[in-house]
Amino acid sequence: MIQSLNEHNREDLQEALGKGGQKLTPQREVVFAVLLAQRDHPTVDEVFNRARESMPGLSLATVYNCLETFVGCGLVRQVNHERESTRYCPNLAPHAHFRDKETGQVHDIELPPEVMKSLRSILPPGFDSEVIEISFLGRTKANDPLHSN
Amino acid sequence: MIQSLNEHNREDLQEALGKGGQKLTPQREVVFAVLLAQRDHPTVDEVFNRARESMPGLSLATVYNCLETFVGCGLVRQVNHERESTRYCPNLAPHAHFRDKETGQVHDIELPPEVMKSLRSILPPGFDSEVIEISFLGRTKANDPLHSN
DNA sequence: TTAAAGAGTTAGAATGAGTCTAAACTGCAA
DNA sequence: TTGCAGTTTAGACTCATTCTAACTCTTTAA
Ligand SMILES: [Mn+2]
Ligand SMILES: [Mn+2]
Ligand SMILES: [Zn+2]
Ligand SMILES: [Zn+2]
Repeated sequence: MIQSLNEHNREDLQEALGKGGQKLTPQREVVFAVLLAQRDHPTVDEVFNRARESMPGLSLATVYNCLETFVGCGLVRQVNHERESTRYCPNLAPHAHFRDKETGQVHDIELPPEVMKSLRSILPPGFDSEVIEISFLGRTKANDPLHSN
Repeated sequence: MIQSLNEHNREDLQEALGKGGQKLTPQREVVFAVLLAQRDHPTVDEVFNRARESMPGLSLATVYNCLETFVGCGLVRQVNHERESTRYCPNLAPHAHFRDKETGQVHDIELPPEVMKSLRSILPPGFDSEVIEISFLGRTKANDPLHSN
């Protein structure tokens, strides 16, 4: 599937890059389009292989560079499970990750503000947290269409 | 500091190893003693260097092997933060990890059952989770003696 | 119109945590 | 004794990620 961004997403990307002092480039557009097109938490290699379909000369190093830039600009989150390859997620809403033990698929789990609050409340005085990472490991029985994309 | 286990801990270790079909060895005793002596979530290299003080011939490969065995027997948990070296934790109570951005230190955060429950409740139907990992990233102001060991 | 500067891209080398391999060692049992 | 199964060991290997240095592209300055 050839990737390209609609005007809206391209503007969003350009604005976020600009705020971080970075430029919009064709490579960054393609890589970002790949992330938006299939939100299955791809690894760098998966992003690379998908992006190459629309931009054959693209290099793996550039994919690493682009993804790092996006993370720096707050456009994308890194997702780590144990020591596996880092995966990338363009969902900016607060959410946890569920990793299916059998398929390896990663699903987004919405995080209601009340749960965030109860989590923050377990920190003893003096502990100030900016980032909370929550990851589940288990099995999915049904194929919930909302969470299986 | 030379590491050794008291009779009670040695029995616990032997029993857990036995249930997993594994034997108690001098190397496993030393490595386990290192984990119990200083519960600061050491990396493999840190465990290796501490353990070598009481057992100079010990090899790094054996430390990897011992720790893997302990994890398999449920005696120890692996703790990962982003792509840093894996750390090891002998605290078997349900707890989260707080990583100090500045010092790199990792602290245990108690996880009340009610919070565990609220976390499990955010899973959509069909999602069955065995393991939940929670990690905070931030700063510690005070040196809470309960959490700074 | 050219030249210099700066940002981004690229291929390939380097890094390093973790894993694998094969030989040596240990404790126990036939 | 001897054999065997599990364990330990040094060192080779893997592979995701980072680094390096050359190259390209765009913008700015002369
Ligand atoms: Mn928008
Ligand atoms: Mn006990
Ligand atoms: Zn996600
Ligand atoms: Zn811990």
